Amino acid sequence: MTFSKKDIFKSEYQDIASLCKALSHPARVAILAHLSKCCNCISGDITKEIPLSRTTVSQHLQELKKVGLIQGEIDGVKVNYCLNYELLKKNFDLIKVFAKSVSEGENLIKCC
Amino acid sequence: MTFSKKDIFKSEYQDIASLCKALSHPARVAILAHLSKCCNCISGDITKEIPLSRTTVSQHLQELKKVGLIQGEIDGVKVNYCLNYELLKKNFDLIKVFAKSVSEGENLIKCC
DNA sequence: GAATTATGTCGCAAACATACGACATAATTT
DNA sequence: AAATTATGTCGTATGTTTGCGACATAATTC
Repeated sequence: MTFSKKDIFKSEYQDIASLCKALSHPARVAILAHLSKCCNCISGDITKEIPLSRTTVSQHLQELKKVGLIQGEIDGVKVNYCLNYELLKKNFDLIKVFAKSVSEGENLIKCC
Repeated sequence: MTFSKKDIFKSEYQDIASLCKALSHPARVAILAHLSKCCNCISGDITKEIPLSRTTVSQHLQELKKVGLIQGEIDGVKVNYCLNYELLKKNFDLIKVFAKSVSEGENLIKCC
């Protein structure tokens, strides 16, 4: 039972799943929304915005950073976080295409 | 430490997070993709398509059913699963709007 | 009505996520 | 150089997800 069978699926599906996992917690959605209003937010400001402990917010930030949706630039003691627009666009496009093909029943010719 | 602080966030963010959680496993993405090609798939056919045990596939199906993205219609011993197009569209639109506002920096006026 | 078929639920184990306090580090101010 | 400030990492507790075999149920076929 060598766990986590996620890698046996198409890489396209893995990519969609990865992005969605990053967005699967409201705190992370809130962080992205906040960064879309206020670029170059320092970590401390984000923490004030999100009603969770500093530690937990920091963890969520690392999670978003890990998948590349945000970037952190060190500025003295502070860290400026900002959105990675390129990656965000690329990923959201991936979902958009998937969403379109699934929700509009484009492929139904095959069996119905 | 009364766990899971998800409910303290805006319901909009919770909705996005819920949908994304449903899509956060490649098996579930694969199931939706399959159902978009083949409506009225019986459970057994889906199981054949997904390289996981019948039990696990069944669980993923229940997960998708729980958030309403798919529906199961009993037909004798068999169960026909199909996409819930209305809900899919509604949910994907939610993400599309969020994605647009985040990835296009529409709101940046506030601080930059 | 016994055997078969299709499906779902239960119970378990391993893994992963969430949440936070305590500690570590490194820049800045005093 | 001591105190303060900003941030990240570690350890830990608890909760959730993933994966599966075993069992339960209910329709169909023999």
